[in-house]
Amino acid sequence: MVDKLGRRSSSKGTALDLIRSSGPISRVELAEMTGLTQATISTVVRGLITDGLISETGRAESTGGKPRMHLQINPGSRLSIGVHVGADHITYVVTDLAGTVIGRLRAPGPADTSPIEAVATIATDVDRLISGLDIDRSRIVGLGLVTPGPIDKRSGSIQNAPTLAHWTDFPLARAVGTATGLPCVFDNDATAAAIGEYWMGATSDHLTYGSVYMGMGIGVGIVIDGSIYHGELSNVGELGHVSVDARGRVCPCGNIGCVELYAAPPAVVAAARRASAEGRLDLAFTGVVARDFEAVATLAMAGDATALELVTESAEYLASAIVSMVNLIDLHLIVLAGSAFSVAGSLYATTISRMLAERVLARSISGVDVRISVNGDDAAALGAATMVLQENLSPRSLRAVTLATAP
Amino acid sequence: MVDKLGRRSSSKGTALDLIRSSGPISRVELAEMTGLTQATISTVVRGLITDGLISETGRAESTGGKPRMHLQINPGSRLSIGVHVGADHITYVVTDLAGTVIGRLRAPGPADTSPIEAVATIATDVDRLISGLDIDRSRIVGLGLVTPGPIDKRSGSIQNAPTLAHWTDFPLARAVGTATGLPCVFDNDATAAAIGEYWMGATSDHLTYGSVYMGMGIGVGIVIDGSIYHGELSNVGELGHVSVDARGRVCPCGNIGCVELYAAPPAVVAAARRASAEGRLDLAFTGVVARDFEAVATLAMAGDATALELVTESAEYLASAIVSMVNLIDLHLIVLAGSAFSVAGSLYATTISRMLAERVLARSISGVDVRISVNGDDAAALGAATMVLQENLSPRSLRAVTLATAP
DNA sequence: ACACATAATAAAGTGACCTAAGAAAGTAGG
DNA sequence: CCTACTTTCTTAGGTCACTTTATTATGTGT
Repeated sequence: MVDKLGRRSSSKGTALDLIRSSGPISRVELAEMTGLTQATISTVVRGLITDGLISETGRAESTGGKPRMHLQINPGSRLSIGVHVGADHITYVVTDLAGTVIGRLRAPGPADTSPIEAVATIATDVDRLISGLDIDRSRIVGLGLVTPGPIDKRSGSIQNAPTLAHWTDFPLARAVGTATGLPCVFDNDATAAAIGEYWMGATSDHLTYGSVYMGMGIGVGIVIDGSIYHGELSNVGELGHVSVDARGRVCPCGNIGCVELYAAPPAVVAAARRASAEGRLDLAFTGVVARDFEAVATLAMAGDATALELVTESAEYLASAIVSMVNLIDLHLIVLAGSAFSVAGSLYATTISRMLAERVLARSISGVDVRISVNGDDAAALGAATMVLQENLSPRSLRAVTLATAP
Repeated sequence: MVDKLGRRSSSKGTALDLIRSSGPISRVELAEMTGLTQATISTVVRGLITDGLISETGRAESTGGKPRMHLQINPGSRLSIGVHVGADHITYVVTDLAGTVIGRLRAPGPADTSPIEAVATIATDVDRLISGLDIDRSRIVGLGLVTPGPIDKRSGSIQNAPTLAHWTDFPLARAVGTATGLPCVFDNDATAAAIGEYWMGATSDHLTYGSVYMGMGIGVGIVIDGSIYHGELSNVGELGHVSVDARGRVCPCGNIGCVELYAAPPAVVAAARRASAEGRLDLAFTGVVARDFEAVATLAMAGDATALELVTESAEYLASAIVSMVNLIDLHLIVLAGSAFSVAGSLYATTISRMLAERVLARSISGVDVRISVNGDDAAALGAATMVLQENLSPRSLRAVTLATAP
């Protein structure tokens, strides 16, 4: 199963992955795509059928011989719960194997509550969600928990996240796991969103991509050769703390000119306030950054010149950081996810796409695609849920697909 | 040997890697370090001995039972040639399995010669080097060829490198392979330098690190989990084109504020010329950037205030880009390689180290080590040579580098 | 000399793959 | 309908890199 050099048997997961993402598919096609022989696929598929994960659902047209049997996923056979603890909301989703949202719940964010209280709330919310859906608990594979900011995966705790500073070092993953009685997978929101995109099949044309996640801060989940990249100590993806001005503003993180200070919602809202004070923008501020940012974005989408300017400036700074990232690690697909893109995502996508086309070093070899997340506002929660499925059903698949293209 | 999921039998390579890097070592220790059983190690080691790659070289002290046999590499059993086509020199090295330089040759750079002429020159130079050393050609595993700038690994060609613009699209790797009659591995200098560090054992405490290479431009070789990261299309590591000022100088690459424009030798020399014009620096410029940069660096090391200021500014800009990179991909070791660090490397290392300690987001969890390459000025050429050894003898330990083989 | 410890090899088993050959299920021509 | 052919899927046996469990070699301490 797992050899000592860390490789892991994966053909079952790989096959499941392909069946899920490539709809009804035959054994022959699976063999072609994985590079495995039909004989091997045959036994792998039999295993998946006995596990109840897939079934045969009909036959294809004959091409002169025995027709192929179509294989399809049994979406309801396994379920997963995703929990995104964001700055202003906690979002819960229940998804099936196909990534379809079976249930959803959005509760107020934890704000200043202690992590212990928050864990209790999460547990009761999850319980309510499950019982409200009348689901057999045994079908639930596990719970994915994602939070913004730097985390320590080993201890399952948050580390100095600006919005949840007082949760630092609290063993969140373990606590949620015991409180809910479900196996708990823990990661940061940007990484989860990246996995979510993959699971939904939105990135099937790229094995390497970045999923930029902008909530209050800015992060990026990096998928390399079909594997989530976690870095040496899981502190990967702090795109918000890439500097766009070595002589610029001082960031609380210690660095100078962090793009977060120029492009993230708090920066945009601050700039909007200044514009408002100068009489260039007509907006009633609520004091809640997320809502005010949404208002600015809405105005920009409606064509307000000043709001448009503010959003474009944010997008351009963000794009500058993304260009640096692309030059550094050679990505050709950027997915935009997170609440900050829910209103003016298209504006961001256009600006970022344009700047990538003009500025990326390798643009002559291949351009960079920019897409908005297929998972909308729930990208992180949905990613959390799919993360669990990934972990349990396709442990290695976010890599094995490589083979298809191998010579 | 190679299963269809792209995994490759590697225990032999892994074992060789450990024997090479961890000096005389016993089978028992190998078993502990690899996680394989003693039985497996026993057979793997037998294979390496029959291949002539290693031998038993004595026994350890007994700890109450049968003493362990020491295993050691046979350095001379295999040789490799590394060729670095730089801006001002072509550097050739011949190394053995231990990474010891057996032969070395430095020839003038290709300047404006056509790639066809250059290939001919390289072939005769290699021939001269080999015959001068009286080496059995059959022991030569292959030739590693590295160049600055963006390359296309698939075609084995350079792509728009500033110093070798007219070589774009010429199938260099194939040409050198046929001209020399040696299997040819092709990559960029920064990546090669990173592999060189690994092979020399200088990074044995980190599985993930970056090797910053500064010649005329700035690149970085990224090793992730012990594997060289090549990116989706092998355009990874363009650290020089990370922006440090989104509103800054316009780079020929299309991007704005590229760190290369602030920190690389041409920028330092330009700044030195301005300082000289203002009478703040006493230096006779030769017009050759590499030599003038060396002069400035020498003055800085000697304590000249203005030169020190220039070098420090370069280091600070470079550090800013490195901080961004570290925040993005979570590295905890940075190696500095390339000719630009040969004089004032320690100055750069100090400045970069300081800024990383102050500015990296995850600094509370673990700091970032900064080291100067153990391979000095020949880091790229030496890396090229070790790349070949890596490819042929330890395919998996730094995951495979695609090959451009001669017929 | 003895018991005991440790190292290295041998032997047999396992899992994931392979190749090769057959069984099953269709089409096309007589 | 029968036969020939094609294509899909399964079965059977083999290989490879491991494993676990013994066995043999080579020491130390009493």
